[in-house]
Amino acid sequence: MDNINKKEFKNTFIKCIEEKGLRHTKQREVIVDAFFSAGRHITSEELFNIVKKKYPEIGYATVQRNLNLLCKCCLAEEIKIGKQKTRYEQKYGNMHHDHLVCLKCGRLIEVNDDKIEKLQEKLAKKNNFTPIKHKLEIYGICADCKSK
Amino acid sequence: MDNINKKEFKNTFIKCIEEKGLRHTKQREVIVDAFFSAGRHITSEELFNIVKKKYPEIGYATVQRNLNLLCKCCLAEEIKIGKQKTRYEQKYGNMHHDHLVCLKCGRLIEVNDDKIEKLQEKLAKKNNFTPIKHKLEIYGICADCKSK
DNA sequence: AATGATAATGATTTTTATTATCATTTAGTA
DNA sequence: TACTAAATGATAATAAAAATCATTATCATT
Ligand SMILES: [Mn+2]
Ligand SMILES: [Mn+2]
Ligand SMILES: [Zn+2]
Ligand SMILES: [Zn+2]
Repeated sequence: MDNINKKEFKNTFIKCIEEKGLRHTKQREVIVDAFFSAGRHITSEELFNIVKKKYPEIGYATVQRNLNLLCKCCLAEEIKIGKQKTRYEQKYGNMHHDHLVCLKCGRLIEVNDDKIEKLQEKLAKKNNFTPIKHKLEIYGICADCKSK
Repeated sequence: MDNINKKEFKNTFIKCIEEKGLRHTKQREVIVDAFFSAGRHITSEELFNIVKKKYPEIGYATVQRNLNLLCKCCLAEEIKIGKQKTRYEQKYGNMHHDHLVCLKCGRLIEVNDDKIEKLQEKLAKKNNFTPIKHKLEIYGICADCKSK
């Protein structure tokens, strides 16, 4: 079932690059594969190191560029926490969610709250503001770090 | 009445640097003054340009350093939106608030919603997470940009 | 299969924001 | 006044991400 999702993810990517008149390459294949399989919230550097194992000739720039492309295709999303390197989260088939950010261990905990989402809509409307997306991050100490 | 606030702001700063065993300088005086008087959400560069008028010999590094110091004193707070330069918001006497961020003109609209704040606390607690601070940004199109 | 237009790659450089360095000056005190 | 250490200002270093560019690869067309 994970493979079905992966196939869908890759198909969506292929459709997207075709729509843009871009080309299919071995590098893209390997990068998108690795990005889907890797955990959430990966940096370009981490992905580069993974991809290098399958494709040692790959350049960092290619990984970075294709992560940007995945973002344009709405299959990835940038996450910027403080001064850390940008992380990329895979989006396809994943519900929107917000993050609890542990200030001790850096962990990102994914959360969701419908009521908050609704109230945000309301808040925007009250200001005659058309919301497109949002970012909610709660910084603090996670359960694990507290019990240590 | 604005001057009273300014006096309070500056006194808080003076108290803070004395507690830290730091020194009072003409540069600090001018920078803190300008920072308080300037609008919200200023960049270090913008502040530098303002301060230069009163004190042409000032160095950029000094402005940057003192903004960082103001943050340590909890009199300023960094705001990072996308890839923009860090902006600094004055905090003393200002309620916590969140931001609506216009994707067209870049404007930051300050908003507040008690219900959302409460629900965030609840959400954190549900995850056994101790919240310390949070960031909520809603990106979209502001009223002005819509009417143009 | 060969061609040609152009997108993609990989190595490298550039950009840009922020922090660090360091010689010199200055503040605070004894 | 003199001493100690913080602060300053000019500059360099750092680091992440984007841009550049010569070369290679893709793909529609022949
Ligand atoms: Mn996530
Ligand atoms: Mn604000
Ligand atoms: Zn933690
Ligand atoms: Zn606007």
